[in-house]
Amino acid sequence: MNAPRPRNLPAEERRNVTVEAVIDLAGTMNPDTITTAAIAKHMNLTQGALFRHFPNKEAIWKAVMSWVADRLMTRVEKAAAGIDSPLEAMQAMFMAHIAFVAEHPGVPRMLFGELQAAKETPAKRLAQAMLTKYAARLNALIADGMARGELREDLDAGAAGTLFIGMIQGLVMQSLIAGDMCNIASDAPRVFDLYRRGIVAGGA
Amino acid sequence: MNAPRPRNLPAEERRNVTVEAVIDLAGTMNPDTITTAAIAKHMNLTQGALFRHFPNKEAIWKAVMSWVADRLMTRVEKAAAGIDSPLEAMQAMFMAHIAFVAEHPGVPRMLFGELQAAKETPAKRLAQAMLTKYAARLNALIADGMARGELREDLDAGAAGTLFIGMIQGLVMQSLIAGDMCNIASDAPRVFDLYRRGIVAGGA
DNA sequence: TTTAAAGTAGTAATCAATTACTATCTGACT
DNA sequence: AGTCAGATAGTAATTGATTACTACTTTAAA
Repeated sequence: MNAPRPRNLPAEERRNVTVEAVIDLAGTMNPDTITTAAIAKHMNLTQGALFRHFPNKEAIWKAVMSWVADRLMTRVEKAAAGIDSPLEAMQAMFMAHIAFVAEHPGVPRMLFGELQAAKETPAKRLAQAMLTKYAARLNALIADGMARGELREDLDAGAAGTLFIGMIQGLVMQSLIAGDMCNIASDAPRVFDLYRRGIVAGGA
Repeated sequence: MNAPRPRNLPAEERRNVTVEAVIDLAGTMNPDTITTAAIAKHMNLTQGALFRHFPNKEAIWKAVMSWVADRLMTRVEKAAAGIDSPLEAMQAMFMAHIAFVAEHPGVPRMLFGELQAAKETPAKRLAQAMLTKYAARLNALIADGMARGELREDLDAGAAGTLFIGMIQGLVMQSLIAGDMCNIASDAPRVFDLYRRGIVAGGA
């Protein structure tokens, strides 16, 4: 039934497994407190063996953030692709983001943690770059929506972007208080409805 | 000119100074990476001396979270007190919260950090208790606003509460990306305007 | 049999916490 | 007023545990 799971993995696959282990662990603890020993234990490896595949811990975090930026942006952009209406595209983007977070609860924690790190690490730069790209994508949609008259012409694009990110953070916060990610998927559309009312054109 | 500043402080004042030092440090680094050595250094004290006033590090965090819960709730409730309109009260609450965060950038980081801690610490319980109280206060205002017809009668109160917290988190996130807290106060009212549109009764 | 991948067993640095000791403040008694 | 005894608050050095990281040896798969 189970795969045979060889003890020795090829280097690249071992690196992938390491990244997944970190993301997994970040779902149950503060990312900054994850030790190399904990990572190794979680993937049934000795601690020292990790350093055969990564030069140092910083490189592990760099790989993790790279994975996050890649996967999250791909998912989000794929969800919005092909949707004509900017507003519908924003909703699809939002729901895809929430689904990703529900699958990987550690991701928003890692992003928040990296952003507030004191030192300028490669991982922090990756996180900043991703969020900058994300914000640009969002602003383009908002500008398009305003141009088309779908969104209010007097809409504050900057505030709309901040609140979009805030929706996600608010839902994450809520799930942290609740202690699980169960409700996040069902709460998300209800929060977006509120958001939509704040940005769409036309009263009523 | 300067106060003489006695080297030896009375125990209670020393504990207060310690709490302030931690909140200060949390503004420039990940709260979970703050060491007792860093705390002591920041307040011109030797590391061991801290343990003359606190039994252990956990007790320091408990004192810090207690300070946060006290001050934040007091500020927020005082701001909303005496305002008849629930919607106006919510705005006052929000602006007071943002002002507090601008003064103490470490506070939202500590709250977020405590909530995602793996272990059930006294500090984590204090954070959860504060947010529960906060949510209750918010829900009461929302219910009142709906009853008075100030807010939409079909408003989703839960979603409105989540988005309220999300506004704050979104602004904090934005300030983390920007690298400073400078813009948070001026961005806040613009975000609240968006929020208001999502919850008020009547179209147009 | 070859070799990439893992285990074993360390290192120095840093962590929270404790120790033995010293400095400083305070109030009671001459 | 002066002073000195007890209490309080501090320093400096050190603890064992834990951290990221490394040197050397063993194993397993092709």
